[in-house]
Amino acid sequence: MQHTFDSMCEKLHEGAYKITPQREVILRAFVEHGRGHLSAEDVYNLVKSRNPDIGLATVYRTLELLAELDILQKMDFGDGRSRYEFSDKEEHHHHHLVCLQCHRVAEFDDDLLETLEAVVARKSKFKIIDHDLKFYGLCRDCQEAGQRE
Amino acid sequence: MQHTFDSMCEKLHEGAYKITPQREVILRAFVEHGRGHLSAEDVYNLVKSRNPDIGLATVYRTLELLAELDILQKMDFGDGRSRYEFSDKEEHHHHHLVCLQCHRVAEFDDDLLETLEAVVARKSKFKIIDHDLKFYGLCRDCQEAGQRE
DNA sequence: TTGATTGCAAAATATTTGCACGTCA
DNA sequence: TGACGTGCAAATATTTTGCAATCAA
Repeated sequence: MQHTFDSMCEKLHEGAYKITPQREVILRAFVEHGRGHLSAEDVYNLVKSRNPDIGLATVYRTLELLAELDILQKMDFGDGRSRYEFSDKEEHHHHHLVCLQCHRVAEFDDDLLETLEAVVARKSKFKIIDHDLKFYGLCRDCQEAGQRE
Repeated sequence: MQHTFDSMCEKLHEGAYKITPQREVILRAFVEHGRGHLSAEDVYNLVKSRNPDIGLATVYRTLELLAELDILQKMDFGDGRSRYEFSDKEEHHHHHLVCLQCHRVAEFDDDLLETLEAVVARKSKFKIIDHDLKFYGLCRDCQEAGQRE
């Protein structure tokens, strides 16, 4: 399922939530930044150009709402702030490659983890609902930069 | 490599760090709580009985130091506070099963991820240094509690 | 002795909340 | 119109930092 602006507005309607200019402009920020892993502050700065009076609290509240509606997914890269990207619930999962040097986040698609999840579920008696896999290391640019020194 | 109290003190010595009563008592808290995933506050509370005058800032500074020395590993379960456990650097990795209901954290040992890591490294050109895998779901107790309702 | 370490209080950071006002449906 | 949503400021929560006093080596 793709996240179009219209489909997201529909989800808001279904939940009996109002469509306000603030919510619109935040949704647009994600549409336009496709695969960005945006923090609340990032979103706030992006939307201020279109809506200078928006409050940071509104951004937080909207992000929380969108995460509840499964439009966005809240994630944590260990840098002390939450980040959001379009939720992948119905598609297959992708994972994150976090560069320890430049802190950029790349993505990686994978299916192998499904197998592992089944093994873990069987051995642990856990009912697994979601998983989160992150690789930390050096991206290609930072590896090359390191070699040049 | 096991984390004994003495081996940890040695690591402090090697780094020219002093062995203070505060550091000792924090190390002991981890030795005695083996596989606990302790937050700074947890450690602070554990340690206050033996050393009532210890400051929370000292706990934070000590945890940071021990993580730098690879005695502890800092981790994040998405509940807004960092947690620490003995570092596993030289052994094989274990992963975490986080219960979404009771928030308890169980562990799971695995080797399958080594394969996946190699695949990711090859495809992404990332030099992978570490990984972090968490499963979220319902532990056995919470599943049973859910069925009873 | 002396530089590292500590406790305290204040600051910094990220996020949440109370409330009066504004607005979407 | 009226409940929902917003902006602001204040409150929380976690972690960090400045500094004078203290302590381990």
